[in-house]
Amino acid sequence: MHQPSPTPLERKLSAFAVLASEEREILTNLQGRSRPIVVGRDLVHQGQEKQSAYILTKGWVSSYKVSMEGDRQIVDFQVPGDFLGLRSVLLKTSDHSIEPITHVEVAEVSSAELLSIFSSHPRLAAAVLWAASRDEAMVVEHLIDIGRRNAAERTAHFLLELGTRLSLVGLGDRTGFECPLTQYHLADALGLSAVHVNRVLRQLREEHLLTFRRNRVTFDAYDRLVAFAG
Amino acid sequence: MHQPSPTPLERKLSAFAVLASEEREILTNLQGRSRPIVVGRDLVHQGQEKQSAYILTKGWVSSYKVSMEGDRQIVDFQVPGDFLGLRSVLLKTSDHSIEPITHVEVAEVSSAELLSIFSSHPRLAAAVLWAASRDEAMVVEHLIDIGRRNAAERTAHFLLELGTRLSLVGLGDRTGFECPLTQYHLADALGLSAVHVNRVLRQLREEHLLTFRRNRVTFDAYDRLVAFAG
DNA sequence: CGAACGCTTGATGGCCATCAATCTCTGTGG
DNA sequence: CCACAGAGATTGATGGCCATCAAGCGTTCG
Repeated sequence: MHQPSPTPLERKLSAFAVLASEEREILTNLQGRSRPIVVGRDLVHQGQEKQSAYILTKGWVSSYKVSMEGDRQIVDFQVPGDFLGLRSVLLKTSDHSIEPITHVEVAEVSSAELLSIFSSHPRLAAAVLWAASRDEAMVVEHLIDIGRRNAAERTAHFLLELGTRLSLVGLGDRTGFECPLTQYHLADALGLSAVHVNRVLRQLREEHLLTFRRNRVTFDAYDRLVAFAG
Repeated sequence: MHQPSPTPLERKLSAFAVLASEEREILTNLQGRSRPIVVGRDLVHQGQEKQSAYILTKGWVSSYKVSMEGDRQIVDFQVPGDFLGLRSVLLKTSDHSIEPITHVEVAEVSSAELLSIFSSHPRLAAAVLWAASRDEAMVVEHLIDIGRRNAAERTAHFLLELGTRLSLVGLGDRTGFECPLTQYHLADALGLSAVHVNRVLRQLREEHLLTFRRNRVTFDAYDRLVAFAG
């Protein structure tokens, strides 16, 4: 029995259902064809219809929309183990752009392939859809962040949620996580200016709640931080 | 051939796919058992798991979450033809509360029933899921409203989207729609204070863009309004 | 070494929250 | 029929949060 270390996707789905070894094997095969992506080129453009979904195996990307005035709202970040364009494939609608943040590797899954697996392995389908639904629920949390929290709470809450997500795939814990985002990314996600994000991060750092620095988010006091963010 | 006037749900799904008469009949039967709901009582509470979904046949409800500090963020409004708790049924997660805004009538659809119809009539399933996905996409638009538009644009854009949705089910057009919302509802949806919503509505009225008054939203100049909202 | 990018900090001002008061409208009961 | 209560709408005054403009610093990379 060789038991290679689980991929992020396998770790994530394991949180929803115990997977049979055959199911794990299917997942491993899907991700075997992982290939690098040219940084800076959009995978999926606004409104475009795609025949494939992608499993993100390495790196981070952002999903965003651009308004007329040119400013950008980041709807969500995707991290290893997340699907890209799953809804586009299943429902033939794609409504936002995707841009790599780091060097990225993805495994392409054709629409036909995905549907075939879904019908032959319904338990796997349920786990995938459950995970996808959980990610969509995070968009709702994000909405509440922006609508009803001030800048500091919003920032703290957002980074905590991100940490929770990364923990699910083994890329973070209660002490923090590696984070390739710039303060500009955070600003575009939180609906703030980059200048103000900087001030808020300083405040959080001076209150020993969290430290956002050079590719790393450190939770200086996890419990107090949770209390602060709500 | 009797051809009763189509229900909101039938009108909405017809926008996505041509339905066979057998499929229309299934929809009609589902909604036949419509019953009134006691106003003021929540249908689904935060975190609760339900075994049923509901089709909203009459009236409006809101989906919202309440923060620690007690203020409320309305995530979305549901109007006739919309499903309530569809995701809860399919995925066993329910993440927000639902509250009636007007007198409401719903048809209950059990989880088993829904799944049975989905497997026997895949085209119908596709139409339902497509419509549901479209509604989820509106949450993303809503996120951008709150994150990147000022109060006036935000309000205008939101009411325009609502008008578009209602037109789909025959309850509105380019001149406007009947609207039971109070300014407090709008404030909770837009992440603004009720006082400021009032000022913004006055501004929009004085610029002859739209009029929000006593149960009716009137688009005074649809094209200019679209240009204004983006 | 220069340019680009990201981070940091100060000064100014505007958008919108908050507090407060008044007004209208509706429904209710004496 | 009128008094009253309550919800919703409206308007003014004040202030705070955060955007914007501007300048300077550190690091990376061609």
